[in-house]
Amino acid sequence: MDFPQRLRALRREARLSQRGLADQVNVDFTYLSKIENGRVEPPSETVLKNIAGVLAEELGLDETELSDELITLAGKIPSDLAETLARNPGAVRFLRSLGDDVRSADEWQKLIQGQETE
Amino acid sequence: MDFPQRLRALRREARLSQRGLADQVNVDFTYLSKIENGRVEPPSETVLKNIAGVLAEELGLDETELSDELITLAGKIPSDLAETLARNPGAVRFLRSLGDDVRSADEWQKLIQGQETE
DNA sequence: TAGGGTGTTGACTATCAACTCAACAGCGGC
DNA sequence: GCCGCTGTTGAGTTGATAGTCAACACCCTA
Repeated sequence: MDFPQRLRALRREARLSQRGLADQVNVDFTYLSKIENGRVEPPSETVLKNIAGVLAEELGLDETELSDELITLAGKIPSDLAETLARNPGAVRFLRSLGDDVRSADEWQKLIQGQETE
Repeated sequence: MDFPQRLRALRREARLSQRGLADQVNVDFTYLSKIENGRVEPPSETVLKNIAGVLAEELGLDETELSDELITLAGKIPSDLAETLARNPGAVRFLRSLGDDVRSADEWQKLIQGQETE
């Protein structure tokens, strides 16, 4: 599922019109339309976070998780994570050591566990 | 050491004038001057990579490492890593699980090792 | 058949990042 | 004292990003 599709699906699930959502997010509703139709790039992180905020509330989801999902779907990196990375040169080396194969959720989960028990 | 200082230090170590480096990197030398004086933001990743290429060659350093160092010092994320992240939702969760404390090189090294033995 | 609510589109705009260009100033020889 | 090399600065350019605004079309229903 790409970003436009996912956004539209979530918005409909929340039973919001484009105008309804756009108003709460402080953008023009025609902009949402273009986004959902892939006519323009996904919006800025600010707008993405606002959207995640409204939709998470409306759907009873975790805001951070939804925000992360939308932001990465949009092909961006949450800016707070980006900062963490920039301040952790080791993290960059670590990520490089992984190669660019896509890992399964399970594999990542293991890494997280390994991390936590330390 | 911040980005402007580091760049100037490296350039001098390589015994290059601003014009000398700028020429090889295809930017105007006055731009380098502004960068080294912090008058403007660090340059684009493209330019950063070119700079790293020239300086690594000149100084006998590993190009990828120098590139990563400069890019992160510049407060950015190497775009290939960014893509890897965007394609690995799990990686984002993993990074979040780390919190934003800065880890030592050692700790990261352990993680890398743990990873490799799997 | 009119009117509110829905979504789509094209044209336009404002802001910003990433630079270039012209000008000038200091310093070391020779 | 001027020439060649160094670096600094202010003003301007260019292309991309992130939107807005006006107009229109499709329902549904009263």
